[in-house]
Amino acid sequence: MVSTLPWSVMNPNDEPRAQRPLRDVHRAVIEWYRRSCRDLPWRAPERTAWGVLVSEIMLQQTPVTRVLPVWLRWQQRWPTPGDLAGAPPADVVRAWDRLGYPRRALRLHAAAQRIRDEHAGEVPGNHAELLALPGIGAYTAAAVAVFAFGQRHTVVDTNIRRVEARLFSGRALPSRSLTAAETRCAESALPEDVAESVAWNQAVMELGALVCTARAPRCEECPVRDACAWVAAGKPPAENAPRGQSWHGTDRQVRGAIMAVLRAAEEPVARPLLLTDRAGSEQLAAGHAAPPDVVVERLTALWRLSAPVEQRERALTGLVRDGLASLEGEGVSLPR
DNA sequence: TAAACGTGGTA
DNA sequence: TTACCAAGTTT
Repeated sequence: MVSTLPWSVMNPNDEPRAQRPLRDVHRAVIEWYRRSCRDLPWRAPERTAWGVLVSEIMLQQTPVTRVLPVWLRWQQRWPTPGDLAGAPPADVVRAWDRLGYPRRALRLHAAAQRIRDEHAGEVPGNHAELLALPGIGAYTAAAVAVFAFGQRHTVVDTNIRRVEARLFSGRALPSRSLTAAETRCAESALPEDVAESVAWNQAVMELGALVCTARAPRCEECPVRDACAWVAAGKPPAENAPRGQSWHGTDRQVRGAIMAVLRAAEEPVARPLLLTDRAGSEQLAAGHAAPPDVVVERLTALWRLSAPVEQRERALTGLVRDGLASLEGEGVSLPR
């Protein structure tokens, strides 16, 4: 299995072999991290495993800057899994605010209840037990086991995938989905020493977030630019064009607009208001109490989408199915 | 395997 | 202004 070819042109099934020994790459990236890492509260010495878990769920597909204020409020309000487990789902979804993917809030709530009921209120440190919790997949289970419990696991997130695609494989971007070869490559790049493996996971992720970025990587600042296969190959462009995330006119957009209305409303919102346009709502308004201004503002945003009635029906049905909305007679609210 | 799932900043 | 992108998971 030993090849004499430089790893940059090796079969991806083979182990990575930098022009610089792997140990030097480890050292350079970890040193860079100690120098350049961001000061984030879920990395502070006083952090709890619960705080790490909450941060990892919030950070799924969501930028750090948007998570920060919500995480701080969350820790203040629900400092332990038991605290969150006892909260009404409606409060949880409201506190999630506009982080996006609100089903994550519901899954985190469900995870907190499982931790309370099945793990004596303590976040499990076992990878398999973490993986069994709702909303926790391969990445998050590994991340919590590593960052909260200091264990040796291979963490593979979008940042690490991109860094390793460039550094080890010479490609501008990783493929759309995680491949087995990629996982093997990441495993073989992980330092054997436990403490060093933790530092490596954290450091490579941070390198991808701050330097080895998707759009315009700052290679001048990279601690391993001399070992980078992509740089050595002349930074060839990405082979696979990114698949755009559709948004305008989608059910997702309508779901988001409906959720915004429900989050803003303390009282159940009349179902017809969610299913009609502005003209229709003005007819309905006669003889009814006017909704608060915040709700009107969100309703206006919903109406502006001009989504067909059947699409609103579909979106609302989906929200109810997912447990994000409850029907109360003619009213709709966040789940009790 | 692929589609669905929110939201808002940035180029 | 449009389109990409962000510490993924579930079905």
